[in-house]
Amino acid sequence: MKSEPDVYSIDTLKSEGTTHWEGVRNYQARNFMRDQMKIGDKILFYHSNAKPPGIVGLAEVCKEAHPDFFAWDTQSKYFDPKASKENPIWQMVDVKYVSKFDSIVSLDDLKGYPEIDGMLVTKKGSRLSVQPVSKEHYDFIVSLRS
DNA sequence: GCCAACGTTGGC
DNA sequence: GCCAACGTTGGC
Repeated sequence: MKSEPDVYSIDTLKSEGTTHWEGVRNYQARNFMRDQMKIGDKILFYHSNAKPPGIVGLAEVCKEAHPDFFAWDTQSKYFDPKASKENPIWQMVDVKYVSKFDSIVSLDDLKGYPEIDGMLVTKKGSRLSVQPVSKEHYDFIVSLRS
């Protein structure tokens, strides 16, 4: 899962413990949260628009997809006039802090490992803010920092 | 259903 | 700040 650290960083999650993952406004990313993410599933926490961008720690799903109520909050930056309580359109999962890496696994690093060749986040134009990660790729990245 | 215009993401 | 790579919108 990608987050801009200026908006929501791994440190914020560490201090808060859990959070709603609101604001996903892309159908593919929503479907992935809704259809795939189960309680206990591990998450690679990625800082986008960061210097450098990369994976900074781990989280896990602590609540499965439920309506993203920020979508019908007119005061929210994630407000969507098409959404309502009756027709939420958007969903979010809740995530729980697991750990912060001692050092970032930067995007540049990621591109250099043949073990994770083809991982979505390393591909050009891969803009999805929620992306599936294979167990093999996940395990490899965790092994780099433990 | 096509596609041009526009908006967003996110690395660089 | 630039711009490639999408995704969305809306006229036709």
